[in-house]
Amino acid sequence: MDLAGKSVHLMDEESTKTRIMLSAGPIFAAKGYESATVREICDHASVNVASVNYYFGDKSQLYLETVRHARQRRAEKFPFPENGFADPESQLRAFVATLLNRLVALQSAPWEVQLLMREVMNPTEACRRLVEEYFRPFFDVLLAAIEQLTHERLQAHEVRQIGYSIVGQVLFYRYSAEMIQLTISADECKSHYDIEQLTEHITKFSLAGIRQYSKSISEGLESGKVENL
Amino acid sequence: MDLAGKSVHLMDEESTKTRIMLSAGPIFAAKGYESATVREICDHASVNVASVNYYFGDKSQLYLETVRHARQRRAEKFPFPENGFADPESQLRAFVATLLNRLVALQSAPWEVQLLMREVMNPTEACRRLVEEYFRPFFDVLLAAIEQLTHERLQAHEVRQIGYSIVGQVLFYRYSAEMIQLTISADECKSHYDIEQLTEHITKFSLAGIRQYSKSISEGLESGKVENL
DNA sequence: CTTGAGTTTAAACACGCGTTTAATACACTT
DNA sequence: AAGTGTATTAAACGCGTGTTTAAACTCAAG
Repeated sequence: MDLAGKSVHLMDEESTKTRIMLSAGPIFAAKGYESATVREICDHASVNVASVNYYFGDKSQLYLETVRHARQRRAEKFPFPENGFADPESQLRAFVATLLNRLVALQSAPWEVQLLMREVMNPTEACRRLVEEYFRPFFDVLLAAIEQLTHERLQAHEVRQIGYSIVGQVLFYRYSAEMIQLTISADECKSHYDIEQLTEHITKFSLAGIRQYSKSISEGLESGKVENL
Repeated sequence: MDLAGKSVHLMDEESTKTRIMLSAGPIFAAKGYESATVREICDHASVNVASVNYYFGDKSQLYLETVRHARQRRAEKFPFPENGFADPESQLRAFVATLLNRLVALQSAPWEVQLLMREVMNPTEACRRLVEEYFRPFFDVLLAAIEQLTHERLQAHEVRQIGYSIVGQVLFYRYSAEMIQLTISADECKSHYDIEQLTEHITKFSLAGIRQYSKSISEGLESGKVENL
C-alpha cells in the first residue's frame, strides 16, 4: 500500500499524529494551555507521552497547530454566503447569522470555538496574526454593509464603532454564556434564544441604530427632512 | 500602642496579610489562578512562602478573598449614581457610562477588572454567587429603564435581549480590548475611543434600537401612527 | 534472514509547584 | 528574667510537570 504516499509509514488517518491533535483540541479548549497536561492529552489519545515531542517538538508547537486546525475547521463549517450583490440589509443579517452560527451555541460550544475565544481574550504572542487574519476580512464585510446603509456619509471611526456595536452584541452570547445560563430559565432559553431569533433581534436593533446615524447626519447637513430610508 | 485594637499583633495597614493580598491581585489578574504561583506572589510581597498558608489556609482561599476584594473596590470606585427619578434616557446613559467606567479602560485595565472578567468567562464554582450578586441588581436597573422607554409594552424576553444588546456593546470593549488595539491606530484610539464618546455612541445607537421596538409594537397593535418617542 | 530507518515504549530526569515542618525571633505579661 | 503566644523563617517534602533517553518493536527493502 505505497500508493500516492511519500513514505509508507506516514499519515493514514487515525495515525498517531492526528490522534494527538484530535485529543489536544478539546482539552486545550476546556482547560487552557497551562492547565492542560501533555500526559492527559496522550492518555486520551492512547499514545505514549513521548509522542508529542517526537511529532511536534514540544507542547507549545502542538498548541499552535491545534489552534490553526480549529480556526480552519470553523470557517469551513460555516462559510460566509458569497452573495456579494445582495442589498446591505441582507448582508448585515447574513453577517450576524454567520457570526452567531460560528461562535455561539448557547449550550456547549464546540471545542474549536472555546479555543478561539481563549485566544481572542488572551492573545498568545504567536497567535495574534492568526486571530487577526481570521476576523479581519470578515469584519470588513460588515463595515462595507454599514457604509452602504449610511450612504458613505459617516466618518471611518463612526462606521467602525457601529461595527463594534454589532459584533459586541453577538459576542456577548459567547463571552457571557455561562452567566446568561445562570440568569434565565432553561425554558426561556429554548424558546427565545435560538440562533434565528437572536439574529432577528440583533439585526432589527442594529438597523435602527444605523439609520439613526444616517438621519442625524442628514439633519445636520441639510437641515431638511429625509424619507426614512 | 494597644489602642482600639483587639490584639496588638493584628492588622495595622501594611501588615503581612494585606501585603500578600495587594500583591496577589495583579498577579492572579494577569496570569490566572493556575499560572500564578505562590512563590511569585510572596516574592513580590517580600514575604516568606509559608505566609500564604499561615494566613489564608491555602492558595485557593487566598484567591477567593482576592476576588471578593476586587469586586468591592470596583463598586466603591464607581458607584452607580442614585438619581432614581431621572428620565429613563438619562438612566440608560448613566448605566452605560458607569459600566464603561467600571470595566473598560481600553489600555491597561486595572487588575480588579481583569480578575472579575476572568470570573465572568470561566466562573469558578465558588464564585458564581459572587459574580451574580455583583451584576444582577445592576442589570435590573437597566431593564427598568428599558421598560419605561418602551412603556411596558414588551415581553420579558424582549426587554432582556435589549439589555443584553446594550451590555454586549459595552463589554466588547473589555473582552476584545487586545484585539481592538491590534486593529486601530493609537491616534484614533486616543481621539475617538474615550469613555465619553463611547458612552454617547452606545446610548445613541441603543436608543434608536429601543424606539424601533416601541414603534413596531405600536404599529402592530393599533396600526395607527404614533409620535416618534 | 538481515538490515536499518521509522516508530513506539517504559523509565528516568530535572525542575517547579503547593504545602508542611520545626526552629527561631519577637513583643508583651507575669 | 522567665514565660507565652504570635509571627516569621529556612529547609525540606511529596508530587506532577515537560522533556529526554535508550532500548524495543515494526516492517518494507536488500
